[in-house]
Amino acid sequence: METLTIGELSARSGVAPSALRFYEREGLIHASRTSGNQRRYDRAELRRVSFIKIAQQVGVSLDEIREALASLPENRTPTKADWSRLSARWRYRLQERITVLERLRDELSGCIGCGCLSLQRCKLANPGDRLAAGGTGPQRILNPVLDLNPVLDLNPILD
Amino acid sequence: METLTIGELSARSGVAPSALRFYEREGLIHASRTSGNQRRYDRAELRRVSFIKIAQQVGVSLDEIREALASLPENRTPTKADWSRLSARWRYRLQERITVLERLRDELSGCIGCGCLSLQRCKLANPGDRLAAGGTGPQRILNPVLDLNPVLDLNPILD
DNA sequence: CTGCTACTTGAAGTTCACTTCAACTCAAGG
DNA sequence: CCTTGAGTTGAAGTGAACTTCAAGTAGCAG
Repeated sequence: METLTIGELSARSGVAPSALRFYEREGLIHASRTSGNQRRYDRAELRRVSFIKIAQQVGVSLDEIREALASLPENRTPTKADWSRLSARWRYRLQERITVLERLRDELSGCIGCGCLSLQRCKLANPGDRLAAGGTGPQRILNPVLDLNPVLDLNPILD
Repeated sequence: METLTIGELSARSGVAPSALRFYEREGLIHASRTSGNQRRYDRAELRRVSFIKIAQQVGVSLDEIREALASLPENRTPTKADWSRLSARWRYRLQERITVLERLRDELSGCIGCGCLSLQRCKLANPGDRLAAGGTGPQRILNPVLDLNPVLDLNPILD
């Protein structure tokens, strides 16, 4: 069992065969073919699929994942060092995402007592109405993460 | 300015008018109408929109958000206590999500050194091949969060 | 060789969360 | 009153990430 069929790769990775074919069309993974045109996956592909799944957990689009995978060497099977490099980058992204959610959690916690959902206002006992005061524009406390999440404006004028 | 036009609500919430109309069709927010059939939003709707945005940041589907909002009283404007209750629930969900991501981060960190992406194996120096040994089935270290994320199997057989 | 399961393809369908469009009406300042 | 920007509708379109389908072929156990 040097190589895996699509069914085997699917079973091991937990990714549906249809999704694996889709990933191949999208250039995320690769397969060789038997004389009868069936796909055979090198065991190294399993690692690529793992990587894709981890990235998706973090909330990264397939486009971005493809880009990341493109930084792997094409002429040879990626080494552990190669994966190590990518993983490290991933960890950083993951930490960013966690930090944003923690901030949101903490702000929300501070607001639970009053239920206002106007986080800035509640937390800072913000005097006056900054938006109505014009000038600085909407206060956005969260920055986009991984270009995925729409910026969240947590300072609407309430009450 | 007792009520807001759709443009005003859009500006204050950062949500496009088309999205606000969509949310109304979907039963997430409500609006009254002028004699000329234009929407007028009660200021309380701003809080609903804030809630929707926060929930989306956490990664919750509109279906689930609608369900959460449905637990608000329909016959009266929600009080701060009502929002406080929902926020608390949200904070819990958020914490769950954070915990999952932290676990993923930590496992990934432990794996960066070797680049194997086979987290279970790497971390536990798992003797033998549990999947090939049959029996226990794939090891899934992450549970689904909010029914959103496909379960991530981080124990494919690598090497 | 038979039979069976797994595999192949391209095209079309699905879900989510919206956006865009066309054709029209409203509201408010000058 | 007139103009102009903001608002109205239903229907159709978008993009991401797949899944489903139909009709056919491969691979392998017996």
